Amino acid sequence: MADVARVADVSIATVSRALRGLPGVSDETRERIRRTADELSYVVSPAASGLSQRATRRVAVVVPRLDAWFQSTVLAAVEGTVRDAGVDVLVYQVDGETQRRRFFRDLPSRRKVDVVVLVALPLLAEEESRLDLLGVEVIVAGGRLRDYPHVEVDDHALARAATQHLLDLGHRRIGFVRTLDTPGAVWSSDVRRREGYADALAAAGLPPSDELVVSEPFGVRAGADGTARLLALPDPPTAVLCYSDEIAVSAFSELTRRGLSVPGDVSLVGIDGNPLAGLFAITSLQQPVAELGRAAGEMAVRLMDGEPLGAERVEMPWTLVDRGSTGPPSGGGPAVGGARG
Amino acid sequence: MADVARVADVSIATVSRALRGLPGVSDETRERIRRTADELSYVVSPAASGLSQRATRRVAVVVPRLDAWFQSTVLAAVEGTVRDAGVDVLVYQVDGETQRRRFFRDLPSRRKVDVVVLVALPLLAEEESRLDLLGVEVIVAGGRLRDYPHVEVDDHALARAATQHLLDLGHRRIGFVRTLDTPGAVWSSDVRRREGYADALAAAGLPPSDELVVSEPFGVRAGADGTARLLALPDPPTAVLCYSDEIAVSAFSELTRRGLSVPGDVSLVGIDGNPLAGLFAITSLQQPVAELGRAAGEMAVRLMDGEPLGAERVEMPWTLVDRGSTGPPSGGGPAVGGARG
DNA sequence: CCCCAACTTGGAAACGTTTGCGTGCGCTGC
DNA sequence: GCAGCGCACGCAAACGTTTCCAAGTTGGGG
Repeated sequence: MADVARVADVSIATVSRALRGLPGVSDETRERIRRTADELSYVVSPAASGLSQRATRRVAVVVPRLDAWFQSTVLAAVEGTVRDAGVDVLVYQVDGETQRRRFFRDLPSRRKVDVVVLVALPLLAEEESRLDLLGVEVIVAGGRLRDYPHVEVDDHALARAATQHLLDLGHRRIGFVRTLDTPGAVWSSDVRRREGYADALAAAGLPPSDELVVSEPFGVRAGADGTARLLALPDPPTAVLCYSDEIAVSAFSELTRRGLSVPGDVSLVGIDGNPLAGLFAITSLQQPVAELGRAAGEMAVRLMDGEPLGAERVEMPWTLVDRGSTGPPSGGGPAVGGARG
Repeated sequence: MADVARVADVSIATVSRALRGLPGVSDETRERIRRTADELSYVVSPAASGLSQRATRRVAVVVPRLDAWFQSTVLAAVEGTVRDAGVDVLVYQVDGETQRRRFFRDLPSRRKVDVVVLVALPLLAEEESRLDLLGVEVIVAGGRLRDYPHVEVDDHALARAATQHLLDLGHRRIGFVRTLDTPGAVWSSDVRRREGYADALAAAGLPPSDELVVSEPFGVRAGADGTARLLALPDPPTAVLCYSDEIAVSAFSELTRRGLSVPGDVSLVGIDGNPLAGLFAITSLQQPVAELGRAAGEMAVRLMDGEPLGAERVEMPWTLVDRGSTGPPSGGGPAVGGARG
């Protein structure tokens, strides 16, 4: 910057003002400075600038896994959105005991970012409270957490609608497949989807049944293995609701591998809006994931611009996309006449 | 830091030395400083530190899309690796004309990172040369580019082996499905896999056939649409080689949707090592993607530690994993007797 | 007992910005 | 023609580290 000042024959202060579009610089001078900066291909040092302004123009996106569709899609959307505002994105992958312990011990994002965006991150109770020590703003995407501003869908209503859809078709034994993280760690979407599922069953007068809810370690086989466990039950379900579309696709592969027809033998429903589910014609409860990420990114930018968000809650719409992976239960009666709620 | 110095009753300089483990501080003093820093939950300001040391302890990972398995897997591995060295990861998604134009105009990572890792990023010729202006070290993952140090598999040999596998089974019409990016933009893996495919065919005495190589826009439907185009040919292929496992899975969905059997009617081979291919029993040429990302991360750390890498080239091994999605051509003869090379 | 080496510590100048404050200038309005 | 005002610009003090250099202390060897 000193170079630019010298060449343009002005003071450093003027260069700073000119390049940042602040008032107090004549158009002529500003233009000249712009040109010289360009010729010298000068860019401000974010370190020095940040030191002065005590702001980083950076956000952290914290996810348990990057190789999960929901998280990478949200990350992509956040990145694209904040990039427009000249904000950079730092990623933190916090998976498993070791990494999460380290993350919450060191709080590595302290002093490095202005805003932290938490995406689908299951948390222990004590970890939740440590978030306050981060010393930065927190935004939650795809869930809710304490009083932090968030953007999500109504996971409870969504899961309930999915379950109801199956109930309406006449299903009475409906399985639920989810993945599990560190024992004890909790993420709101997971809890609320399970509750929505359970509430729909209860409203239909069906007793809760633990054996119908299976949890598998995260991975591409989660849906397949979970489905296998459900099918091994003495009285296996006639329909399966999956926590995510990825799980549903995996479940689908297991069903067809066994020669079972979907929805002839087993009905299948996924959640998320993952286009992969479309490939295999799996009925899915869709949430606008990219828009959700974009909204989170916009909130982050507003926060960095000094706008207080308070406990802003954004709720996105969801829709049931029927692709034909659901039908009446195989051995059961016709679709009509199912006990409705 | 001034606070810590005051409380611990030492100078700022000593605090700096103590916390960074530099020699010249007595054990007793160091321990006292460590404790006070801890009590005050003090962390150094990366901005100030970076300003002084003219290093950022950050790497940028540049990818065309975050929601592609290969890229997110590499990103995850890089992140995990450099995190251990206290290095942060900045992501840049550079997809489409607009974003890439902006990226190469502003070179937003200048002064923000010490190392840039390019992952599967198709580049125009003039963009390649602009990379020098970044002013930071460049590492290439999953491909090669100019003289930059890189880590990759031998894409040519891999694709050739895949094609040879199909030739050995007796196939003579073998399609290739890939995705395309900005016209004119080139990524080495794409080029080299196509060459490996073409060379295997040529070595088997088969004439090149443009119609057998189809390009689709990136997306979950790429494989399905590409396969549909291949099947619509007057003389459709009996086997399809896909640039990635994601494409192969998509192709698989299209084949089964049409009631075609794999490998009964059409043989299918993917590339990458995406576990999703395993779900659908798709034969795949696997590369150790996570290890590849880890290696790239380690190279980045070494670079930041001042170790010159030169034009270091790391080549990872690949393997053919036969999951049964390949077999002799439907109307064709037995598997044996195929012209070998 | 003195000198010197080794070690611990502190002072202060960078690093490259931003920004409050002050100065000089030309212009307007009377 | 003059007081006063606004504008364009420069000076210099932060911001929070790192690091070179010097100073002080301690202990050991001659």
